[in-house]
Amino acid sequence: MQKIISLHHKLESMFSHSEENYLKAIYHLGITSVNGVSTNAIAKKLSTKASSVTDMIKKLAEKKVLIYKKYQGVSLTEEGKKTAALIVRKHRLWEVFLVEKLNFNWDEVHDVAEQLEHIKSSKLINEIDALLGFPKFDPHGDPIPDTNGNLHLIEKKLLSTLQINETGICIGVKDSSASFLQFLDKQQIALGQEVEVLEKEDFDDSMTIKINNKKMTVSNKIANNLYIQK
Amino acid sequence: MQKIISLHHKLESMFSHSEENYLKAIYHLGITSVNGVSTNAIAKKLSTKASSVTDMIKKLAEKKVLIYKKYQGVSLTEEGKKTAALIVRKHRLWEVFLVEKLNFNWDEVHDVAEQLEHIKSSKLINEIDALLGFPKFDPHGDPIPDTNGNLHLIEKKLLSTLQINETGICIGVKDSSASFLQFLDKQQIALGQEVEVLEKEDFDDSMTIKINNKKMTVSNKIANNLYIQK
DNA sequence: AATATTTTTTAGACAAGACTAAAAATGTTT
DNA sequence: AAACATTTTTAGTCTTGTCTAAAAAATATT
Ligand SMILES: [Mn+2]
Ligand SMILES: [Mn+2]
Ligand SMILES: [Mn+2]
Ligand SMILES: [Mn+2]
Repeated sequence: MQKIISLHHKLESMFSHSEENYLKAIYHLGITSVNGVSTNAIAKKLSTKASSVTDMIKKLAEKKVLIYKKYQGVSLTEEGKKTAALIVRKHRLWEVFLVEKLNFNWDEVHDVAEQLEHIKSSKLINEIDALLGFPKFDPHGDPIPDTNGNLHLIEKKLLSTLQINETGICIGVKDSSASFLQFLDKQQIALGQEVEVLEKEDFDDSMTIKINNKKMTVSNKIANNLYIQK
Repeated sequence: MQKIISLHHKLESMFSHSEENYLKAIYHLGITSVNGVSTNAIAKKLSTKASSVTDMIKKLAEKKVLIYKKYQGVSLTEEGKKTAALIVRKHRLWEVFLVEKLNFNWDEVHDVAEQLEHIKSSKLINEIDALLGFPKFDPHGDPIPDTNGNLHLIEKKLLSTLQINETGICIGVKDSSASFLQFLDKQQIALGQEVEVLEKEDFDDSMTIKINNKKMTVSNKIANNLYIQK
């Protein structure tokens, strides 16, 4: 009986709200870097202090979700990666739900999803998934991990890396801050639209593109935050 | 600027998860009792200790959501009542959502709703409300407070109080534990069905009723947990 | 009215998660 | 290699929410 109870509790993830936020942050930071994730990087991402991070990663290391050697940064174990991916799955599915079913704009969903991602119920998230027709991408073009935490990355490059005359489809944003998304709305740029590079300016790295059948010039900062599929 | 920020924070309720649970418990307990709600009653409802309750109600009294005099129990202020009612509103709307949109059975919704009721976003809950067509009752027949926290109580009595030959509609459950709800499912008793009292047994207060066009005998414990509208 | 019982509050402790300040380790220049 | 700068860890403190044990107040019983 003892065994069964502890097993049951293991199924629905036994991590606190705060622990989940750390796992998710380390997961996101770990995708890009090949080495361990540094204490400072985690602190910055979570807007907390490095000393708080040290405390927490010690605790998470004891729980076997990450590997920690003093002064060496951390990396998630397989269990840690899966746990984090399932939180990301929930975050992104909730974002789709908010946009598709509840009339949220794509710049309004993140903060609410930050809360909803911590709700513990596998039936809940799987039913949301089904209600939405098992979407593969969230409103910002980010891929949604499956029930096992696996996620198939798609080939994509930043608009800023395209050459003159290259074309592609706008499939995601790198920066999904409300201000950037609102800027895109104002310019009537949306995911799914075709893009063609017409000119590139060496001086400030701005580009002239054709998108949504309109010609426009975008700064390097913009081009650096739009993902294009070739 | 300072003013605006603090005003904004006031809009989306500045209570912790734990404070919200206390407010809701006191709200539920306060509906029945005309006097203040006792420390022990709160402790029992929240499965915590009386000393913890004393600590928390002092804090909530300072926040002006309840009135507390030592040894006299507590009662919610108007602000406290509204705050609590809006949490109850969220709980019940989420329950409807889970049943109507996500294929949850009425015995599966409570624990998930206990989590979802703490999500802070007025747009979220109002959109859920709209998606559901502004329901007035949750899956257990409990009324859903409106956006101002007002709730119109409906005339209802327990099945156990009906006399022989009286009829009515089954509109709610008093005990909404999973085991009771599962029992009702097994007996094919559901809300909305017509009930007629055929016999009452003095010895054990059991009743024979006609419900869903079937004759059946129910114990007093059952009859004491089913609400009937005349 | 005195005594016993129950309820409530106080006092002191603890765990989680955060912070500051200072020490230690690592990395970078000279 | 030594000095300087940065990163990370440690030590100690704080807040929130909980607990146990003991004291105080309110109720109930004799
Ligand atoms: Mn997001
Ligand atoms: Mn997203
Ligand atoms: Mn419920
Ligand atoms: Mn209910």
